[in-house]
Amino acid sequence: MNIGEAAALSGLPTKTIRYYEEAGLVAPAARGDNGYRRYSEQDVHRLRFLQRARGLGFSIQECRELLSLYEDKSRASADVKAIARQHLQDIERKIAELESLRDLLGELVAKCHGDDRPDCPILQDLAGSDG
Amino acid sequence: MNIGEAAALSGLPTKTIRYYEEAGLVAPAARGDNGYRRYSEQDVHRLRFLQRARGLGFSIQECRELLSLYEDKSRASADVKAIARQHLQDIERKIAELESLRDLLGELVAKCHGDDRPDCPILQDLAGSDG
DNA sequence: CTTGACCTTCCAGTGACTGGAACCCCTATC
DNA sequence: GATAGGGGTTCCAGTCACTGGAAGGTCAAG
Repeated sequence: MNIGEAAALSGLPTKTIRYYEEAGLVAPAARGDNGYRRYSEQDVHRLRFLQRARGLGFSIQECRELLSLYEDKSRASADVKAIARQHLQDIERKIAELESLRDLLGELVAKCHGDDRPDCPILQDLAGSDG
Repeated sequence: MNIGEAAALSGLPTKTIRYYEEAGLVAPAARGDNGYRRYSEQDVHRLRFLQRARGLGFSIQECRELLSLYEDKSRASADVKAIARQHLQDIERKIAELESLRDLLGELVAKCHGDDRPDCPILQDLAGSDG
């Protein structure tokens, strides 16, 4: 099949598929006589794998590792788990950061009366409590 | 003062200050005879404002708006509040996304026994529950 | 006079695409 | 045979907010 069909089946835009090839995330696709990329079911399977892994927020580098573990039939599940757990930690750290941001900003928003007068605790805070 | 001192006082790297100038976020700094940028307390004040706003996760565009409101002494606090509230919503949406990711990934990690055997629920899920 | 810290500009790279231009291929229709 | 359309191809530029580095000018101290 051509790239368009592979895109439809994998849920990835054609641009992204070419980018993944360019980035060495998937092997260069076979080419037909017309120079078009040709994809097998196997290829689509790999692309869908990537689509899901990216959807779970794994970076390209992590995807590379996961994919290589995926293709390695003698892998140890511990290796996969290590990557996933690391990623999980990253997510949790990010959540914590955002939550503290949310709390800070939430307080400021609550304190701001939000009318047509110019005095505003949000700006005051940003200015360092003197503007 | 020169850019290095402004950087130290504002908490922004010199590179970033130049970038902000280039991006039109702050007006081009005055120059001394030697071509060096010269900064006033006022300038540093603005840079610190940006440093804090960025620290709160406001985008450059949002910072631009906040800064212009900050400099506008007849602003309405409602305008500031609107930006902050929008940003707060973005943060909350992001948190929700990350939390659902965390839950999904957390389940997978919990299900993976993580030893030296190759069978792994994480990879199975990524492959679409058949690999 | 040299060292070293500081400043300048410009260019390239980051991550993960995305959009667009310019062009080729294939089929169908007039 | 011309044309229209919907594929596909490559390459280049842009996104966001910086960051690193090269090549060079400036300044104060020893």
